[in-house]
Amino acid sequence: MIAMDLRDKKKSDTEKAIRMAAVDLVLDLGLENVTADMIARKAGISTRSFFNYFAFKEEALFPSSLDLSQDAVDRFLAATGPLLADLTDLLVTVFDRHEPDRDRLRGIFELACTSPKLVLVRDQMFLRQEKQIGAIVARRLGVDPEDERPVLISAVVAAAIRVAMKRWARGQGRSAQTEVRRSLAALGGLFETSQSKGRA
Amino acid sequence: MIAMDLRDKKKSDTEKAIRMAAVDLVLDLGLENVTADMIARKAGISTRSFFNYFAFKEEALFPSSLDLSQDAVDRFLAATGPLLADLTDLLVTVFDRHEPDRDRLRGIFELACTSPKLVLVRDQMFLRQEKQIGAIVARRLGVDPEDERPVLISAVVAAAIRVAMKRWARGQGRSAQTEVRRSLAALGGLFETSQSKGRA
DNA sequence: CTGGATCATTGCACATAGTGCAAACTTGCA
DNA sequence: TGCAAGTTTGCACTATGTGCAATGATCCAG
Repeated sequence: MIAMDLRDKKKSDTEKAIRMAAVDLVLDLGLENVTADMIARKAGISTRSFFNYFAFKEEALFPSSLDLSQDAVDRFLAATGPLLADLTDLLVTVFDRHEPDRDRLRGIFELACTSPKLVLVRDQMFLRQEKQIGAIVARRLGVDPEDERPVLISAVVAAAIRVAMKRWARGQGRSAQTEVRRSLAALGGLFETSQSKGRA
Repeated sequence: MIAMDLRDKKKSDTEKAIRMAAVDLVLDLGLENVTADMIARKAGISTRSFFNYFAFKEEALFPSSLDLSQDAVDRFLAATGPLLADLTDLLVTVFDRHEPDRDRLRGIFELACTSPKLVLVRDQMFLRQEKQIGAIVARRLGVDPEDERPVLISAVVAAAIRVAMKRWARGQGRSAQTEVRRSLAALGGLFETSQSKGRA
């Protein structure tokens, strides 16, 4: 980990406390019936402080980002296989780290499928992730992060992950990792004609 | 057009008036300095009515959806070319319809690149569009709209459009249509290895 | 054209969201 | 120990957004 003041530790502790409180309350009572005030109380801080941590209450419900482990990133950057395959290996590691709160995470994603507001905030998280992925892909390709290719690749991959998570949330018990692998694998030949099967 | 009561007409008129007012004010004063109240006044309705039309003020800034013309949809469904190419032809027509407010649209998209809240609402619009596209692709493929392939295709295509619009908004004067064509064209061989050029 | 059904608009009251500011408190560091 | 830097909190305030009930406009059948 990076340098950790007592200050920094406290801060990250309360942040986690707020997230916990928020998720618990919302899963229990539904988004409409939970106020920023209640979350703050449950987390043991003032309402005002809540808004020092999060700009709006829904933000507390989703992980700040589904972080990639430095380890996995290094492996990806050094790998020489097909891009999509290596990328897949990188991305599934994300969910290994979140295994502890798997059920809570799933619960929130499930909720997010039903509430328009939550959809927005969920996608905000995917956007952050997209940016991360874009930066890493650019490094691997040895190009600028603003270039078209890494930007498009990360956008497409993030879209696929979003689809996978949606299936997972409403799903039939396949693991998040499996769903992500499925979606990403499908990206390869997505536009091949499998429609009119009788063609060359 | 569909059946148009005087009632319906009035409704759609005020909706347009609200949108106009909202965009004008925001482009002029910046999002922070515009209240729902001001928009309502400028549109000639009460604040309360504003919220009958839009759940939150930012929603008034973006077109309800970038609608596809029935005409273009029919052509797409009947077409037999490569899927991606036909889809591209379908999608660029969207921007022809919005040619009149091109500058206003561009202005809002540009703003959306800088404000986190607007990013969310913009993406909400893309989500609606994604759903539309998914439904149409499913029809062309003759499969269920919930199937993996149409869902993934529409997600990926919508992501590409989003990227294209971003480039357009900050861009060097290329038209929206051109940007969309570029991005969609790139989707084909996105994951081909162009990284180590010396390979088979 | 009249009367009632239907839907839109509005004002009012109210709960919550979210921000700016300044005072109190905690931690870091010399 | 004491000052610098950062954090938390209360307070006041504006804006967002919703429920409700009254009013007014549009539609349609007789």
